[in-house]
Formats: sequence, structure tokens, C-alpha cells
Amino acid sequence: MDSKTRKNNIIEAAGKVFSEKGYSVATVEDIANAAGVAKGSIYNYFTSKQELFTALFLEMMEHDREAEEEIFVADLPASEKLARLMGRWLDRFDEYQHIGRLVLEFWTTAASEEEGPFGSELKRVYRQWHDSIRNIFQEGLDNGEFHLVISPDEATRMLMALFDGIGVQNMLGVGESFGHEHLDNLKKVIFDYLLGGGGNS
Amino acid sequence: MDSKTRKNNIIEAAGKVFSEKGYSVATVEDIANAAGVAKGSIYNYFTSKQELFTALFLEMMEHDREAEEEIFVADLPASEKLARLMGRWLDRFDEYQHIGRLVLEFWTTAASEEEGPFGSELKRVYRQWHDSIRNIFQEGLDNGEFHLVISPDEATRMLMALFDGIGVQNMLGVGESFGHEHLDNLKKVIFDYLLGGGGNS
Amino acid sequence: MDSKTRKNNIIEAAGKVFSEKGYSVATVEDIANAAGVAKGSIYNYFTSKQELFTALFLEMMEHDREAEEEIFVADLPASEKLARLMGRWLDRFDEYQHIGRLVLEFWTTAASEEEGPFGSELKRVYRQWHDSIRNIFQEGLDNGEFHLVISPDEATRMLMALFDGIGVQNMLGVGESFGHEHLDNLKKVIFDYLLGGGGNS
Amino acid sequence: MDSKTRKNNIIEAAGKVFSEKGYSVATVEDIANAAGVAKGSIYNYFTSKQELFTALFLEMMEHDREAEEEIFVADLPASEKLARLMGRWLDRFDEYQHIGRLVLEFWTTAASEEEGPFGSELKRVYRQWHDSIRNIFQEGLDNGEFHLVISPDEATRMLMALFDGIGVQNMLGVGESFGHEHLDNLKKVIFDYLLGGGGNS
DNA sequence: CATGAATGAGAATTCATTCAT
DNA sequence: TATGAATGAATTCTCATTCAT
Repeated sequence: MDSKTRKNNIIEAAGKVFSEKGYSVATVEDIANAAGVAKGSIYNYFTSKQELFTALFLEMMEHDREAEEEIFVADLPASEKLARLMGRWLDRFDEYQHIGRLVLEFWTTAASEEEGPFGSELKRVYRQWHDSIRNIFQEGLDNGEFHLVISPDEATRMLMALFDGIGVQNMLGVGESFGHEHLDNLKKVIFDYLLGGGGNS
Repeated sequence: MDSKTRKNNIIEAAGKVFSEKGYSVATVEDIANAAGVAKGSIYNYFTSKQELFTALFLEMMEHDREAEEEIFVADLPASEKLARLMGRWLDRFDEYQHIGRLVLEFWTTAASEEEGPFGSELKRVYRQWHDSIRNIFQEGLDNGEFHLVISPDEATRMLMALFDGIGVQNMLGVGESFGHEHLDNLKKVIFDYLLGGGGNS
Repeated sequence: MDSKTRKNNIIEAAGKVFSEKGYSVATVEDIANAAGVAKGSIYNYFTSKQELFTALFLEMMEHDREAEEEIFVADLPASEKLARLMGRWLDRFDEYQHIGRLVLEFWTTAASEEEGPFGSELKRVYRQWHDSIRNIFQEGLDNGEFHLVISPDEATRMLMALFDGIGVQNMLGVGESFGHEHLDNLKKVIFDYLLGGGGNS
Repeated sequence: MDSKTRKNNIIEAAGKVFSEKGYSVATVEDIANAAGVAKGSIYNYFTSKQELFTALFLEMMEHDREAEEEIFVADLPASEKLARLMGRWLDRFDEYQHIGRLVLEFWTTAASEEEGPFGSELKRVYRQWHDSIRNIFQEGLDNGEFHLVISPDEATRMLMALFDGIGVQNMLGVGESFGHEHLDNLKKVIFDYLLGGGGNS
């Protein structure tokens, strides 16, 4: 096993352990055991537990970002892009039920530190998402697909908030789990609104 | 200072300290210092650090719930109730920028424990909110104020998700802060939709 | 309830609590609860937990000593005194099963401290017993009741050791409980020996 | 120093410290210092202070038992076995003056706990001793060496009680120290009795 | 690089004792 | 005298990090 693989092994194990136990309760030894290496070996790849946590965070952010990128650049009508994006988010919700705790800990860390990668990276990626989605709205408006009484910026923000909120509900297990039948209704509402006049009636 | 006040003192101090440092990093001594009592005195009121954290959580849940109760029972048209409710949520968002970390830790705890007050109390209150809001939608439908192509249940869930998401964005500091000018646009979208035909055109 | 009674109340409660939990584990509050007084009140009668323990010890020593004194001064043949003494010790064995732990803690304390009441008082009382029993042996020898090849001192020591050992076995719950049928055999052995020739055959 | 030696080091140090200060007063740091290791290192070998105490107890029980085993299985007349056994017990009494406090704490613990190694191991070893000694008496009776009016069981119990009692007296420092000149008299009494007719005259 | 024993700073918790009422 | 809240020193135990092998 080469060095790259070993490092990824550890990050993967950290993901499992942090997700199950939480950052504070999880010990470096737990992670070492889950990764099948000795405790001391962790420190050959990461200078501290905190750094390992950060590395895990960055890797997950990157992973998420990659998956969506392809949708943004596809050659599709705006409404189709939007539909696919929503489908993709929905798929993540299942995952969120399992790693919800980990995501919440990432958020908590981001909310705590003034400086540092959590806050800034989270903001950067969030802004990337925002911009990409706003572009979709803009496309839709430009080519006459959509009708909106609010700005693309605000529409973007509302859409992101809506799906963030659904993610939170899934993480916390409040309300029933969110499946594809709910998504259909969500799309119906959103597209009815966007396509049907945007409140401009 | 009587025993009741002293206990509240400690809970209040715990709120500050947990919010600033997070549960794990905050020490019982930090809280004691913030409350102006000796470390050991904390244990005259709470059997453990964890119990103090739980007491703080329950107190905040109760506080939140009380504030909204009055809106639900008011004698107002459904659209007015909804508008007031949204105004109230917005007010909380400012607060969330400061205690966001604390809320996230509550959620993290709730997401971790199978049993215990966090998960069950959170679900209970969430369900209360859900039911109250659904009643508003139902009222609006019954008296012809609203038009909806989706069920009141789903409308409720979407509305709650939307505001949960806005709350999260504020806690994390992503996007600009959410003020009353945004609220107006939010209301416009929602009421245009609800009042104007609910996509039923 | 007058002050004397209250103090005795506390000592009695301390006896129960120390016996059940042991000195270290028993808290002053446990004793206060058992005595039906407030924690702080203990300190109106004893300056410290340790002093209360000492007072309990001294009281029990005094109690034991008083009970035996009457046998030593009775006007009876030596063999009868010895028989009664053994009967009395046997009666204490039942009690020792319940307060054994307390006795062992007294002993442990006595074995630890160079100076202080435990060691010195224990030695004083032990010496009193020794002297009284030796006098009985001496009486028996003088009036021809007993025959001994060893000195009265050594006979005394052996007899005391024998009964101490039985007490220990009862405290520890090793071997079956020691009842009157065992006592009869014990007496048979001892008196056969003492009366029948003391090994002088 | 290998792991086995280090563990024994700690047990040995624990023996000294517990013996001097007693279980409650001795701190884990005391033991660490006495063993020349860091406080935390203790926990690499024992999960708790209590477990270390138990390990020390079990080690001493095992040590004692081994030393006597050879006597029980030797090919010697019953009277000689008994004489050697008593000699061996006497040797232990010197030791008991120094570790008396430790033994008493073991006993106290045994007397306290319903279940657990202290009570059950103590009883097990006690019963082994009892059985072995009873066999010696039985041998002596079978081959005509001994004469007894009481059962071998009871003789065993009396003999064990006698020596337990002597041990206690030594631990507590009551009476003069028990030396070989006392042993000779003890043997004289016991063997005169056993060999001369057992009260059967 | 891999290992895992050793370290020691740090945290939660307990409880004898004090003292204001 | 009686009370019980307040105190804080003391203790056990944890675990991230180091480092010799």
C-alpha cells in the first residue's frame, strides 16, 4: 500500500469514527484501529488530531463540489439543470442521515473559528454554489424560460435555504424521511412558480 | 440570592460559555467563574456537566416555544398569522448569529443520541410547530384565503425547511445577513403563490 | 432530645454507616442522614469525621470491656469462669458477622498509626483481657483445678489467639458459621487438656 | 525493561505504598512515583486503582499458596508435615508485622463485597488450606499417629483459627512478638494432645 | 516509515469543612 | 444550636503527542 493510499485510508477511517462518536469522544486510537494502523502512525501523516479533522473536512468539500460541477457546465436548458441539481441534492439526503453528525460538527467548527479553513473554505464553496445556481436562474430568465419577481440572487438564496433546511431535518430525524415523492411536489411548486409567471400574474 | 436565582445564574453563564467555547472545550470551572461561584457549587445544582448542558437546552426550547404560542392562538386571518410567524423567525436570526454555535451543538447532540431528552424533546417541539403551522394552512384553505396544489402537510414542511435553512446560513455566516428587506421578498413569493392560485393556474 | 442523646444518636448512626460502607466511602452526609440531623450539625459534636470515628471506636471498646468485667470478678471456680468467658465470646461472633467490617477498619487504623488512641487503647484493653484471663489460669493452677506444662501467660495467649482467629473466620465468612455445637467441642478439647493433665502424662 | 517486569514493578510499588498508607490515602501518583513511572503509565497496565489493588491481592494469595503446596505433597509422617506447616506459618508472622495493614485491608475488602475476587478467592484458598490440613489429620489418624476426640474437620478449624489469631496479634502489635520459643511450646501443647491420647484418657 | 509504551497536562467530580442565617 | 449552601483542595482517569526501537 503506497503512502497516498495509506493516508486516504486514515481519512476514510476518521470519517467513520468522527461520524459515529463525534470529534471529542473519538480518540486517535479509535481512528488508528479503524484504519488498521498503529496509533503513532497517524502522526506520520497528520501533525495533530485537529489537522486530520480539517483534512477530512476539505476532502469532503472537494468531493461534493466535484459532483455538482458537471451539472453546472452541462449543455442543458436551465430548468433541466435545476431539476437535476435538485435530484442530486436529494440523493445526498440519505447520506446525511448517516453522516449528519459529522456535517454538524463541521458546521459547528466553522461557526466557532474566526479564521481558519473551516469558515473560509465553507464560505468559498458556498459562494461557488450560489454563483453557479444564480447563473442558471439568469440563463432561464435570459432565454425566457423563467419568470421571477425577485432577483436571481434572492431566488438562489431561497432555493439553497430550502434544501439546506431539508438536509437539516433529515440529519435531525424530525419529520419523515425525505424521498422522491416529496421531491416531485417540491419541483412542482418551484417550477409552477418559475415557469408559470413568478408571481407576476 | 435565592436558590432559584442562583440556578438560573449558572444556566445563563453556561449559555455564554458553551456558546463561546463549545461543550467539550468549555470547562466546568469556566462556567463557575462566569457565574461567579466556586467550581464545586455547580454540583449543588446539577449532577454533571452534561446535565447542566441538558438543562440549558430544555430551558431554551421552552423559551422558544412560549414565544410562538401566542401567535398560534391569536384571532387573526391565516395569512396574518403566517406573516407574523415569519417576522418572529426573522427576529431570531439575529440572535442565531451569536448563539449559532450553541444551537449547532444542541443539534449535534440530538443527532448523536438514540434516546435522551435532546432527540425526543427536539422532535416533540418540532412536531408541535409543524402541527400549528399546518393548522394555519388548513384554516387558510378552508376559508378560501389560500390556494394550494400540495397538501398542507407538505406546505408546512417546505416552509419550515426554508426558514431552517435561512437560520443555518445565518449561523454559518454564509451569504449576507438576512434582514427585513429580504423578508419582504420572501413574503411576496410565498403569498403570491399561496394567494394567487398556488400553481393552480 | 438532650445533647447527650443527640451525640449518642450520631455515634450510633456512624456505627451503622461505617460498618456498611467503610470509613472512606461513608460520607459525613450519609451519617447525618442516618442520624436524622443536618450535615453541619455533626460538627457541633465532633470536630472532624476522624474524631467521630475515634469516638465510635472508644465507645465500642468500653462497651466490650464492661460486659466482660463482671465475669472476671465473679466468685466462681476458674473452670467455670473460663467456660462463661468462652460462651460470651461466642455470642459476640454473630455480631461480628455484621460489624466485621467495622472491626477490621478499627484494626487497620490501629495497625497504621504509631501513636494515637487506636493503637494505644487497643493495646491497653488487650492487656487488660490478657491479665484477667491469666489470673483465671493462675487461680486454676493454684487450687489444683488445672494442670499445665506451659506458663499461664502462654496459655492465655493461645486461648486469646484461638478466639481471635474464630472471630476473623466469622468476619470473613470462611468456614461455616461458628455455633454452640462447635463451642462444646472447643470446650471439650480445652478442658480435657487443662483438667486431664495438661500434657503432663 | 520488558512489559512483564514493568508490570511487576508497579505491583511491587503498590504493595509498599498501600501497606504504608492504606488504599484510600495512597494515591495513584504515590504508586507511580514509587515505581519510577509516570502517573498515566499505571493505566497502561491496570484499568483502575481498584484493579491494581486486586492484582496485588491475587499475586500475594498465589505466592502464599505456592509456598505451602510443597509441604502438603511431601512424603513425610503426618506429625512432621504439621510441624513444618506451623514453622512456615511462624515465618510469615514476621512478614505480617510489616504488611499487616495490607492484609487487613484485603480482609476488609473481602468482608465488604458480596461478589468479586476478594471474597471468592479468599474463600477458595481458605478451603484449599482447610482440605489439605484435614488430610494431614486424617493421615495421622489412619496410621495411628494421632488420637482425637473431635473430628479432623474441627481439629483443622481450630488449628487454623489458632494461627490466624496469632497472625492478627502480630499485625496489631498486641502482646510480644511471636518467636520460635513460643512455637516450641505451641507444638508441645498440640502434639502432647494429639499424640498422647487426644483427651481420650 | 511503523510501532506502541511512556508521558503529563488537564478535566470532571467528590466531599470534609466552614459559616452566614 | 441547627441548618445546608458554598467552598476548593485533592483525586482518579483520559488521551493527544512524543520518541526510542
